[in-house]
Amino acid sequence: MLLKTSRRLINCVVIMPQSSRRTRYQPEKIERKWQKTWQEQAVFEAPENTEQTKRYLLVEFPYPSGDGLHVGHVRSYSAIDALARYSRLKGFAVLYPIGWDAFGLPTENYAIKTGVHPRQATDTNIATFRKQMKSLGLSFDWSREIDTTDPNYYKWTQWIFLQLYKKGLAYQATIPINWCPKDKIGLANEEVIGGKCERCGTPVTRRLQKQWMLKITAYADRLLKDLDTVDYLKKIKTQQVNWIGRSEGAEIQFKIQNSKGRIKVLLATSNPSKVERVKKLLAKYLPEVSVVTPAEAGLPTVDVTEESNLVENARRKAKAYFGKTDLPILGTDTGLFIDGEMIDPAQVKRNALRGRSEKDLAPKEIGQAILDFYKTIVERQPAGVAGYWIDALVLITPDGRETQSQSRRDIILTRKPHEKIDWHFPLRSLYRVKATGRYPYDQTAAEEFIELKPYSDALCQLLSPAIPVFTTRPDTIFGATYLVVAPEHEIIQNLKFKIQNFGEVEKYIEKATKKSDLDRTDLAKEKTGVELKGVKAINPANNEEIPIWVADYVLLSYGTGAIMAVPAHDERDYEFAKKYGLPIRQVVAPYFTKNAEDKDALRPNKKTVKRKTAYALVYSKKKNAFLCLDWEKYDWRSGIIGGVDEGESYEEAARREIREETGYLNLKFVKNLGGEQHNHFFTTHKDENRYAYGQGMLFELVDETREPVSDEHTKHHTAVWIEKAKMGEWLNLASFKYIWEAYVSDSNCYTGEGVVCNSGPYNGLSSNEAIGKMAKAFGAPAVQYKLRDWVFSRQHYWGEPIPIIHCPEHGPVPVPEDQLPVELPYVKKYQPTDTGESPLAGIKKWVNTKCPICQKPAKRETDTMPNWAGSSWYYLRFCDPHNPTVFADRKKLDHWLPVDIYNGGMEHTTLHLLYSRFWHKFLYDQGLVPHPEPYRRRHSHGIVLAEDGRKMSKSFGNVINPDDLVKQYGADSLRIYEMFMGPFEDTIPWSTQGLIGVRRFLDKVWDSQKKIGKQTDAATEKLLHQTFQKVSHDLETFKFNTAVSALMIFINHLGQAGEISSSDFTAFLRILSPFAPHLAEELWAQHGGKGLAAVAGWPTTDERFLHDAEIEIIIQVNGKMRDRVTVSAEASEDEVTKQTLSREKIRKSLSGQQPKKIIYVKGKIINLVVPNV
RNA sequence: GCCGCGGUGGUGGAACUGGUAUACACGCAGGACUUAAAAUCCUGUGGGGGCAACCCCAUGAGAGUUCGAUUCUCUCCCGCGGCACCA
Repeated sequence: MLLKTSRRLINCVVIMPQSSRRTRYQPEKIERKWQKTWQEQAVFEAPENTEQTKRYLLVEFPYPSGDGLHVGHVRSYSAIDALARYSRLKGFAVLYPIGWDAFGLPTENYAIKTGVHPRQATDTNIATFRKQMKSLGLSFDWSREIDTTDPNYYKWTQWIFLQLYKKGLAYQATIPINWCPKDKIGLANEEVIGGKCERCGTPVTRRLQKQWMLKITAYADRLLKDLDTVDYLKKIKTQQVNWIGRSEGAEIQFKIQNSKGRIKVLLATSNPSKVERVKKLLAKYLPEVSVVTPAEAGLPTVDVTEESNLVENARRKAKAYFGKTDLPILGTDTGLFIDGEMIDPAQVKRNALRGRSEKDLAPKEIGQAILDFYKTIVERQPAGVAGYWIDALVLITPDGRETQSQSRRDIILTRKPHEKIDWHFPLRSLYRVKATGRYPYDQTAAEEFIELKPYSDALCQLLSPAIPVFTTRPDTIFGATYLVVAPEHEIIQNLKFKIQNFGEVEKYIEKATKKSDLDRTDLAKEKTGVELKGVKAINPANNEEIPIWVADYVLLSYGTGAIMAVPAHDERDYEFAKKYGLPIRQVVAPYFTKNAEDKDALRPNKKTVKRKTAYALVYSKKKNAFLCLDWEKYDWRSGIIGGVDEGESYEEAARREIREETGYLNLKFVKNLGGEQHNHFFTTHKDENRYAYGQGMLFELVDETREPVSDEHTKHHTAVWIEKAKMGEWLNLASFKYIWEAYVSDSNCYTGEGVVCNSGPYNGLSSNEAIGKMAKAFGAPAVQYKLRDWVFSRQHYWGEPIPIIHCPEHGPVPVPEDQLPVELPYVKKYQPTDTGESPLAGIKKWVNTKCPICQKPAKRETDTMPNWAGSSWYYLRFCDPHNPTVFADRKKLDHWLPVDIYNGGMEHTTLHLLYSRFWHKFLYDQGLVPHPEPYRRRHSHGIVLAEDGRKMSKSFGNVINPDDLVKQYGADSLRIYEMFMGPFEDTIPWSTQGLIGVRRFLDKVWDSQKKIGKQTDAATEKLLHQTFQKVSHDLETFKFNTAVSALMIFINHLGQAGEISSSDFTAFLRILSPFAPHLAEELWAQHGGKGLAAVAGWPTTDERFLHDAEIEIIIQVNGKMRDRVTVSAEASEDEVTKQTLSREKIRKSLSGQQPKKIIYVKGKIINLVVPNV
C-alpha cells in the first residue's frame, strides 16, 4: 500500500510542469494518439508493389504465456523496431511482422490445473500481448499477424509434414524416451530438468515407445556446409557446428572369431534331402555351424510338401518353432518370416503399393515399392533382433519385372535394424538367381554356392557377424587390444548362443539400461563393464584375437555403438584397461622437434643419424628429489640421457649411463614412463642432425654408494639433485617434460599425434599419413555426426495433430491433403492416459475414422507435433499470411525471402534454428522456396536479468513489468533504455535508475525546442551531421547503445551552447524517431513537419562536416601522450615535425635530447622516440 | 574435461583497422534554486603525489612482439554460455 502511494506521488510530480523549470513532456498524452494515427494510416504495412528494395526484418514470434510481455521481449522488439523504422526512412520496403507461437505445454498445464480450455487461455494471452506490444508503439505490420494454433495456419504445418512423410523423411521408430513414472507421461528433453520431471521432480527413467521421427540427419552435411553462406554471430555458428558434430574417421569391421561346431542352429525343415544338402554346404563353408533338425531338437515335424498352401505352411511352422526353441533358425521354404512373425505375402504386396493400383505402375516401380516395404518392415523391428531371414515370395528381375516366385527366396539381412542397410545387396543377388536359373540350397554344386557369394556372406554375417566400429584414429588400430560394445548393442543378443557368461552379461545390461541419464553421466564416472566370454574378435590389422567387452561408457547412439579400444592412446580406454588389466600397447610415439628459430633446429643440409636412447629419471626418497643433468654447452636441463649400445637393453643402458655420468651404483628399476618417444634436432658438437628414439624410465636410488665420475663426463654437464616440487619448472627438454608429465599423471596414455610404431609395415609414418592409409587398408573412410534424428511426437493435447491414419491393413496412411487440416477436437480432459498415449487417444469419436484407401475402420494418429513444428516455417507464412490455397504464394516468397535480419534469444540458436533450416532446405529441394537458406543474418539479444543480478522470476519477486514502466516513464523511455543498457548481445541486469536517466534525456529533447532559432550555429551543424553518420552506422551494425549515446551527446551540446534552425531540428527528429517514435512524431507535428515523421525520410549527411580543415595531432614521447598541436588538414610531415619540436612542453619532455626516430601517422599522431627520458 | 565468449572506475558500459584509455549514462560529493524535500541546473568524480605547472601508476595476473598494446602472441587465474564418456 505504501509503495503504491509513493509511486502515485512521483507520478503527480512528473505531471506538474509548473513545478519544474525545464519543460517536461508527457508521454501519456501523446503516445496513444500517434499509435492510433499510425494504425489508421497503415504506415507500417509492408508495401509489395513498389520499386523499393525489400528488407525483411524478423523477431522470433513470442509464446503468449500467461505472464505477459517480459522486458526481455521488449529489448529485442525495440531494437529491431528501431532498425525497421530506420530502414523505412532510408527508403526500404520493410516487412516487420509479428505473430504467436501458441502451442505448448504451459498452456496445457494451465488448462489441466484450472479447467480453462487452452484455446480460451491462448486467446486471452494473445490479447494481452497484443495490447502490450501496441502500447510500445512497435511498428509491426499487424495485418500479417499469424497464430500457429489457428487451423488455417497449422493446416500447412501438417501439409509440410506430409511432404516430409512422402519423401521418406518422416518415419516411426521405437526409441527410448524420457518417462516420468509418477505422472505416467513421456517427457520431451526440455521438460527434463537435471534428470528429473519438470512437473513433479520424480527422477526420469527411459522407456521404449513408438515415436514419429524426422530424418534431419539426412541434411546434416548441408546444414553444416551452408553455414558458410550465411551471416550469423560467430557463437551461433559455433553452436550449430558443435551440435551437428561432424567427425571424420574410418569404419572398420572386426570379425568375430569362430571355432568349429560352436554354433548350433535349428533347420526349419524336416525334408531329409534338404537337411543333407544344407549340412554338406555348411560343413564346407561354415564349419563352425552345426545343424539340428526339428526331430533332433524334440520338436514336431511340420509337413510342408504342398507348395500351393504356402501361407498355411508358414503359419504352421511359425507356430511349431518360433518361441519354442532358443536356437537360431536357419531357413524355411515358405512364407515370409520376420523374427517369428508370419506375414502373408499377398498382404505384403498390397501394403507395399499403398492403395495404388498395380495397373497404373511400371513394373520397376512395383519392384521398388515392394523393396521399400521390406525396408520399413525390417527397420520397424526393435533393436536386438538377430537379423532377418526372409523367404521372399516376390522376385524382382533385372529389368524390374515382378515374377512368379513361390518357390524362390531371398535373404534380406540387416546388421542393425535402425541403421543403414545395403539394400543393393538383395537386388544384386536376385539378378544372379535369374542368371543361373537356380537358387542356392537346392543345388549342391560348390561353384554355384560360391558364385552366389552374397548368400554365403550374408549367412556368415548372420551366424558369425562382424562388429563395425567407428574411429577417428585408424592410425592406432595396431594398438586396439579389445573391443567394447554398448549395452544395447544387438550383437550381444546375436551372440547369445556363444557367450558363456550370458547371465552375467544380461544382468549388467539390465543395470546399465535402467540407469537414467543422470546416473550415467554424473555419478558413474568410474567405468564398469563385463567381458563377453567365449567370443573373440579379430583385429584386422594384425589378426590378433582380442576380447570383447560390454560397457556403458560406449553409447549406442553414436557411431556404430561399438569401439575398438586403444588404451595407449585414448584416456577412457586407458582408464578401463587399467581397471580390468587389459593389455596396453603403444603404437604412436610422440615426436619432438625444434622450431626453426631455435638453435637446435634441424638443418636440412646436414645428415641425420639415428640413435637409440635411454631416458632416465632417478628418484631419491630420502632427498625427495630427482637426479638431473645441467648441461654446459647447451641450454639444456634434463634427466639422465644416454645412447643405447649394441646388445644392451634400455634398462642396462640407463644403469650404465647413470653410473658414468653421476657415479650412482645402486638403483631399483620402477617402471617405464610415457613409452617410446622420438626426438629430432641438430647437435652442434657433432654437426649433424640427431634422431633419438627411446624409452623413458623411472629408477629409485637404493643407497648413496657412488664411484668417481671421469672428467670427460663432468665437462659436458653437472649432476644435480632437483626437488620434486621444482621439477616441472626446471626441466626444459621436451623429451623430459613429456616423461615428467607421464610421471605426475601416473599415466602412459598419449592422445596426441606422433610417429607410428609397433605397427608392422606402417612404422615410421606420421600419424596423419597413417590415418589415411590405414583407414583404407583396414576399413573405409567414414563420417559421423552427433546430430540425431528429430523426435517429432509429443503425447500432449495442445499441439498440431499428426495427419496420419493407421489402417490395420495399409499401415500408416497420410490424411489426403484435401482433408487438411486435421483439427484438434474439443475436449474437457487433457490429462495423459495411463499408457503414455496422448489425451487425444481417449476421444473415441475423433480417433475412429476410415482408412482413406480402403474405407474400412481405421484409427487416427493421436500424437501431436512438438512446439518446434509451427515455428519451423512461420517466416514463410508472413510473406502471404492469409493464402487459403498454398502455404505461401511463390511470387511473394520470391519477393520477400530470404529474411534479411533475424533476431531472437540465444536459447533458440541451436534447435529452432537448425530445425527451421532443415525444413527450409527440404522445401527448397521440393522447389517450393527460392533459396537454400532461410535467414541471411542472425543475431541474438542478451538476457535481461533482474536488478539483483538474478534471473527475473516470480518466485524471487524481482520481475519488472513493462506495463508499469510505460505508464510511469513512457514507452519511448523504455525502448531507448533497453537499447542503451549495453551491447545488444550481452546479458545485462536491469536498472530502473538507468531508465530514469533515459527519461531525463527525453525531457532534454523536449526542452530543446526552445533552442530553435533562425540559424544553426556552425558547431551544432557539424555535430548534427556527425550524429547522422554515427547513428546510421551504429544501427546497421547493431550498436544500439552507442547510437543512443550519440543522440545524447548532440542534445547535451545543443542544450549548452547551440542554436538550431527549425529545419535542422526536424532533421534531428527524423533520426530520433526510430528510438523515440512518439516524441519525435509529436515534436515533428508541432514544428511544421509535413506528414508523419515515421515516413519522413532519413537526412543525408553532408560530407563536408565530417572532415575538418584543422586537425589535432597527438604528440607522444616514447608512446606516451605529452601534448597536442592543431595543424591544417593538409600539413606535411615536415611541418608537423617542425611545429612539434618547437613546442615548449615537448622540449621540456625531451630534456635537451634529439629524437632518435620520429614516427608520424598522418592526421593522427606523432611519436618522438628518445633513448631515455 | 572439451568448445566458444569475456574480464576496463563505486555501477551499466565506450574506445575505428595497434595510435589521446575511461565517451554516454547511473551513482556519489559539493554548490545554486527552495521554508523544506523532490525535481531541475552548475561543478567535480580511476588511483597516488604536488601550492601549481605537471609527474607517476592503472584495462584480471605475468611475460613477449612493437616507436606505441584494452586491441596481436604465449602462459596462468577468474567469470559466463554451450556440450558433456561423441570413440
